[in-house]
Amino acid sequence: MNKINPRKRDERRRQILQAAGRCFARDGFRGASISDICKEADISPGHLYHYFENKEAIVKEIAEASVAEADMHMELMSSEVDPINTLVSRVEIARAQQRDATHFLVFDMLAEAGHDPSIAKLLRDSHRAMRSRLAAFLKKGQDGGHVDRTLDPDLAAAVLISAVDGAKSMAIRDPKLSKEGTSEHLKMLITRFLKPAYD
Amino acid sequence: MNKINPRKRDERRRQILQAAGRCFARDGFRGASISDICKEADISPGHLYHYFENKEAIVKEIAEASVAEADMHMELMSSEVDPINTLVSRVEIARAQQRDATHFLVFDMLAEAGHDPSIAKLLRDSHRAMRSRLAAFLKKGQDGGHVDRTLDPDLAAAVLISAVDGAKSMAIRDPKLSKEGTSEHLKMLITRFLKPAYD
Amino acid sequence: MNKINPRKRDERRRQILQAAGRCFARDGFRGASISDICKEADISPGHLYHYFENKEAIVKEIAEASVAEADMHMELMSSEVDPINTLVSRVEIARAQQRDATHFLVFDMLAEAGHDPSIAKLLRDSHRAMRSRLAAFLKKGQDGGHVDRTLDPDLAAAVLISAVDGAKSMAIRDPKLSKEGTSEHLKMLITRFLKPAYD
Amino acid sequence: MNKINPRKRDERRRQILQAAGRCFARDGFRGASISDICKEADISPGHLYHYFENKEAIVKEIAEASVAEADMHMELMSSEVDPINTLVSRVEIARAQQRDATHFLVFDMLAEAGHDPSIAKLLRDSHRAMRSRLAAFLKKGQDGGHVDRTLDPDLAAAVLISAVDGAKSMAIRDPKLSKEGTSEHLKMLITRFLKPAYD
DNA sequence: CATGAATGAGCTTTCATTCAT
DNA sequence: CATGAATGAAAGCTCATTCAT
Repeated sequence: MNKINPRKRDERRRQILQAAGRCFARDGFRGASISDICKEADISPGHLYHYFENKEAIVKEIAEASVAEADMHMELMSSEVDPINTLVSRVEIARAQQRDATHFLVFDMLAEAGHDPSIAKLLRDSHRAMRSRLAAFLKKGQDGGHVDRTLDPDLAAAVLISAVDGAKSMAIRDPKLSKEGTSEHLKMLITRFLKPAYD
Repeated sequence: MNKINPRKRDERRRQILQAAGRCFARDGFRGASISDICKEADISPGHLYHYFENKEAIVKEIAEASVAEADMHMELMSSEVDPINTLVSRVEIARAQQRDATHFLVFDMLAEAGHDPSIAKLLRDSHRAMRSRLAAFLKKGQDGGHVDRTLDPDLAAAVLISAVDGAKSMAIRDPKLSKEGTSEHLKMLITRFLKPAYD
Repeated sequence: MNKINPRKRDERRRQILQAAGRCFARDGFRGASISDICKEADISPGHLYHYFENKEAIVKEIAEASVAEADMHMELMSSEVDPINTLVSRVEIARAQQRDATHFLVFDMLAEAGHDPSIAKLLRDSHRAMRSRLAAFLKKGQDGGHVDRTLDPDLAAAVLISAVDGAKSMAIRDPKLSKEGTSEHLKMLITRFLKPAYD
Repeated sequence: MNKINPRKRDERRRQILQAAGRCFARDGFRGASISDICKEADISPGHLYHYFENKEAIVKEIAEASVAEADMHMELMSSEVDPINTLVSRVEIARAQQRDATHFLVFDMLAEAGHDPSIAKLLRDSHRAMRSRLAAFLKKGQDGGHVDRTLDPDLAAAVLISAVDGAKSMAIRDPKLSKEGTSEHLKMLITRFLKPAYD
């Protein structure tokens, strides 16, 4: 009696977020309506608002989950030794995954950040976190002699993250592009950028 | 009777497109309403529909203009000799411009391409055009000994274009990033990627 | 089986009604939601519907309680001798109380009566009851020589009740009005209205 | 060409306001929906929002018109000489009009003022204006010897306005009450309140 | 060529109410 | 007795688009 079951509640929230994720991936943050999400999550609009204050809150949680996942990938790297090979294999993994369209939400987020300060702040904060992790990792690589010492770790990190952003655009700009070929050249891009001048 | 002046008509169209461009840059393709565009262009909605069939047509023309501009930049390069320096200086110019927010429309377009096949096609076609131009340019560089011969021109072009896409994300992800620093590292990224192994 | 305790039931009902009264006083009959009342009464919506059939039933009970209270005040007077002083002191007491905003529910009720026949009937019935009590009281005063004999007791009662209604509007129309000053003039209004012509 | 016709626009606004007035009188400010108003005014919701920013704006204009009308009545009196007879005949006129239900909107407004500061302010400002006009008129009466000099003009004005508010409640509280009888007693109430002590 | 009146579908959100536990 | 999950109709409002002038 009087026992609130937060398990079920959290489970339902997750279901709704996943449904919303699919809708957003399909139609974008603006293009997906609450009504769409309700259908996808098999829930009534009235009930959806028991779980989320408004649409913005749903967008925010999806966006947060998306950047959290990216940050997690970065964190996993920290324990590795060789930055170049680690980074390169990471890129390979990421590109192989590309399973769900959620992957492309990043462009919705970058676009949205241009108009919505709260998304802009989210991206900014997450970028700084990821960048400092990656910069520390590169620094370690410089100390170990694997990474070119003339690079500024913070700026190199920023450029590397931007290259990963850009990599995602390739599959949109031309879906027919060979995934193996682009991955291989992407790895070269990273390797040549980071490796010490006279190896 | 009323001889229509096609000059004036085109002029008015251009004004509307520019106004729409400002609105889209500010609020996104979805966020900007026809009403907003009418106010910005100082025109009535009824009249606007004399010039454009619907909102989608405006979006499409803006997107076309945007990719046409990018393609034009690429074309300008073809006459140059040294691909690396040319590319690098191009990047520098582009980043220095970043004048209007129109610059960031690329993310709106990439996001939209994920949901709207007609935008997707536009990006695909333009990407192939730009890529083949750039590939030809790189090939010329390889023949001249300025560019690494182990690179596949087409794939290297795709990766370079993606890096340029990504570069635009930096200013969004962290507006405080030093523009000089990032440009410098971006140039290194490109230079090291392209230059022959034993220089 | 489960012997229901009607004491507790009534107690809970009373609590809910009090909570509803506070909500209605704050936000009006329409402005206060069932959800608001549930929060104020610390009860779940499902449970609330065990005690009351629907929102209208709650409104009705609150309204009934409100008119019952007014009627009770009137009843108390009947035992007094001098109508004028009794009425005047009653007004003074009432205006001094004005404690809770429940006081102003009368305007919500009058407004609602204009749209909802069941509230209209409630007010009508209560008005007639109060009026006949007050008329009888005035009649007694006329017989005792304290009240002007040319007044029709029923109509005079109606006018007096209306003046009391109106008195409540003063605090809304201008909260800065001196309560003492207005009370004093209100008392003059009543006294002069009722007292015999040549005193 | 390019000639905006503000006549028609104002005419349409007026039509909408009248329709809204009927809806509000029938169902109250909260009870009447935009959709109701649209049906009553034979207009689409989209178009209605060309004329009014939102529902609140419509409510506000209706309320303003209502208090403006009351104030106008007060203004008309100023030119008269004998306050008592003037007031009394005014009351008679007002009660005879009672034609449209708009008359009872005053209770919706008083109720709403309890929850909505903007309506509260409107009533406060209008009350002060009317009160000062009426007070000046009473003062003139005192100077002319027609009005009791022991009354404070401002407070007496407040009490008189409140009595008029209250008078409106009679028709709601009991529609069967004789209009002539109540008017007659109302006039006595006012007359006896105002007339000098030993006339 | 140009206006702005007019539409109606659809959006996000609220809310009285019911149901399963 | 008690909860809170769940519903669905309806609210206020927006917006791309069409129409009469």
